[in-house]
Amino acid sequence: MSGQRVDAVRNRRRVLEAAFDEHARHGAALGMQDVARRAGVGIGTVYRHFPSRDALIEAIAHPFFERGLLLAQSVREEVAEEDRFAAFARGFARVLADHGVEGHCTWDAPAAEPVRAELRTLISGFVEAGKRKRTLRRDLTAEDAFALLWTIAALVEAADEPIWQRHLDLVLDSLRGKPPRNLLAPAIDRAQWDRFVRSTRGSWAE
Amino acid sequence: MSGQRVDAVRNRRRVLEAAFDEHARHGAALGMQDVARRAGVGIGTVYRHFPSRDALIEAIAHPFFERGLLLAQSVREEVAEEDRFAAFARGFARVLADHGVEGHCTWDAPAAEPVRAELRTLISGFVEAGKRKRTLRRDLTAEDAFALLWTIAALVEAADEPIWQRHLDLVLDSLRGKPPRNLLAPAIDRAQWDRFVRSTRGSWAE
Amino acid sequence: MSGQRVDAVRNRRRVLEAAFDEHARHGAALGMQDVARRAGVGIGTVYRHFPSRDALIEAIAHPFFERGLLLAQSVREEVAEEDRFAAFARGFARVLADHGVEGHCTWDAPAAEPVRAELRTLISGFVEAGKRKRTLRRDLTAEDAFALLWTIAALVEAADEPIWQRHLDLVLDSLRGKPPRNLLAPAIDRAQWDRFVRSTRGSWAE
Amino acid sequence: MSGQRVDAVRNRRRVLEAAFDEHARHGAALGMQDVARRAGVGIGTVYRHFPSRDALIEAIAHPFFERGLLLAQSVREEVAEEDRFAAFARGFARVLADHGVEGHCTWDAPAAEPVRAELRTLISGFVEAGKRKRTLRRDLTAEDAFALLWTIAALVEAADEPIWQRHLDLVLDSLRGKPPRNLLAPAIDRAQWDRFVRSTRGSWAE
DNA sequence: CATGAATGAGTTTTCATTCAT
DNA sequence: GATGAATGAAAACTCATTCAT
Repeated sequence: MSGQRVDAVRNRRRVLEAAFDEHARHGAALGMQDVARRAGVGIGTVYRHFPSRDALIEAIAHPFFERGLLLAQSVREEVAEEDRFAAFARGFARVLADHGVEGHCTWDAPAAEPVRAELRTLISGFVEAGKRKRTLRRDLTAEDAFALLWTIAALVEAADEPIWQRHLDLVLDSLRGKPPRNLLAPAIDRAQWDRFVRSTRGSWAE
Repeated sequence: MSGQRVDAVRNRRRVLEAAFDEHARHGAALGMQDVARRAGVGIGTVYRHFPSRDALIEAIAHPFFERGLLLAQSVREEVAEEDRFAAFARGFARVLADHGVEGHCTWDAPAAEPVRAELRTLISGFVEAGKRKRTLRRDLTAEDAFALLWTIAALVEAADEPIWQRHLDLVLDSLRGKPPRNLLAPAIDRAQWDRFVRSTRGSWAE
Repeated sequence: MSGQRVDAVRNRRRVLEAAFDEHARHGAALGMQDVARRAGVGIGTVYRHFPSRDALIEAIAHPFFERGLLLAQSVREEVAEEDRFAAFARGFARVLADHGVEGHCTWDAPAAEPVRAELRTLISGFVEAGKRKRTLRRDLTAEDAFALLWTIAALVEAADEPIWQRHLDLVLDSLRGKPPRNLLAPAIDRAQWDRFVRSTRGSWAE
Repeated sequence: MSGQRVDAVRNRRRVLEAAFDEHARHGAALGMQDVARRAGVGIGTVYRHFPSRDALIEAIAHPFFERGLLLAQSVREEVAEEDRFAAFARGFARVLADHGVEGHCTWDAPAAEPVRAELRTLISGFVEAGKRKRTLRRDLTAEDAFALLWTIAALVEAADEPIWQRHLDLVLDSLRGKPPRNLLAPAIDRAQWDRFVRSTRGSWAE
């Protein structure tokens, strides 16, 4: 009986990992059959653990929020007030990239409400701290920061790391409301950008 | 003979409008049957005017590029060098918003290559001019500008006008690389932002 | 009024010719739209002259019978009794090949009953004459001859001329019921045959 | 686990049988929906067992080749050299008739290449043996034999047994290149032939 | 619990036929 | 009479979901 439990738990994890991979590859259009195959289980097993496609996708999104929250907490613990927002933004992009998940789609998963509320509080704190320390423009609001994170998420999902790193550098530096500093990330050249544009084509011409 | 043409033209417009709406609602995954139903015509009529799903989507995307190009040209004619990039970015957002189209999806329609090439040249010119006139950070590259426009497009598609207007104001002002000026667009309040997050839910939980 | 008649008659012929070509190319699966396009008329015009697809195909088959009958009559007039059957069989194959028509399909067009009856009588006569003159086996019946013509039709439709010419030579010579004479048509080599088999593939794997 | 297999196997057979019937009735133009309906299963089940229309048709054709090969092999083992070709031709017609399949359509199924190659070798052997033993005209080539079998296949598909039996008798006897022997199969009478012609009508006027 | 066969509504696309102009 | 736009019933195929074993 508890032996079976062990199997069930292991299967659940397998399915979730497989769903994760498939989601990274095919986005929200992932196929249940494909998930089952990749997990090495029957499709019935997928449905036992996640009663519908949507439930599965929500489950995929969940750890993303956890890591986001963890990130925010560790930023609060370990980063000086003046750098918290930038640190979080960079870490957030990294989480998104590592997840390979359609971030701004899962960002709003219904089940994530509590986590999201806490995240919001933390991020608001980062913004306030930055403004106090004059490392963020004084007129920046928490909502401005959210919108910014949202656009960054969209870019991270779609583009390769050099592109979003550069964008992040540029935008974060600009938001200081002071004369530019040297940007660390190298500029994107024309070929890189073209490759990106071409790569997005698949999304609808498939 | 030309009498029926009138009907055909009207039907074509109906189909295109319906496709437009469906595209706004369901993105590139729009259904041909749905388009036909919304247009109030048989599915055969949809196929008469647009021989395939891709052709229809391309037709949706096309006017967007035309307007984008027109915009860029008129910006070059009528706006002072120092303000061209900002003017274009604002106009671009407006075009996107008016279209109600998944801009960063159709941005790369195969048929749009020539238009896109010309747009690129024009925008590059705006960036150079802005840098020369010191209304854009000196380290800003054309590719930085493209990435920025890309993220703006993503936001415009998804969010209501107050949100993207504010974001635009903030980012464009910040990119000057100088101390902040007063932003014209009002800050977004918490309720507005929450409404936005909630609204995006549909995109995948549908 | 009679001016229009002229137009109508010309259109009818055009449609029929187009239908003919299309039938040669695509067999009984010809498309009405294609016929109209090839004829250079609207599809409505096709339907004015032939009220349905089947009616059109029947109309295609008709001249085939006429030519078949003409052939049989001229064979009776101009060929010595002992050679009539062979002459007809060869001419029949030629008509079929020239028509490029699915002969054993149109062979039985409902409208062709009277023509077919007359043909039957003529062919029966050829068989009788051949047997009398000892150029056909004595036990050959009219029905045997029909069956033979049927199989020849099937081969002519499907295979290239060298193949059916050879087959015709071989079978007609054999039917004499006497020791073989030299066959005029060259033997088919392996490559030719393979090409034929490969070509038939399209019929169902299309 | 293996319990369901029983059902699956039964369903597979049902589908195959239904496909068989439909193929006999409508040829290679059989409809998947019709097959499903006749089999009493959902269309998904048809696709589970045969992933495409072509796969299904190939599955129909396959046993035909197996039986053809088996036949050729047993002919080689058990029939005297002088009679092998005739024996094979008769057996081949029987296989075709039993299958009720469009033989000269499936004859060239892509998957059957190896089987076909072996068949070709065997049949060539029969022809050579027949010529050596003077039971086949000396000028008969393997390709002649193939063409002959092809025409026989066409007739067997279309006509009733008495008709093709008689045709077979007649042609095989004639191919000996010697004076006729008594044919075993009875001659076809006019009524039988007319019935055949009428029956073929459906093929295109359907 | 796990399995995977079965289901059938839904997708895109084609094409014979009708009918308003 | 001629036109060709409109129609919608198929067709082949997919895939989320159910359920018997």
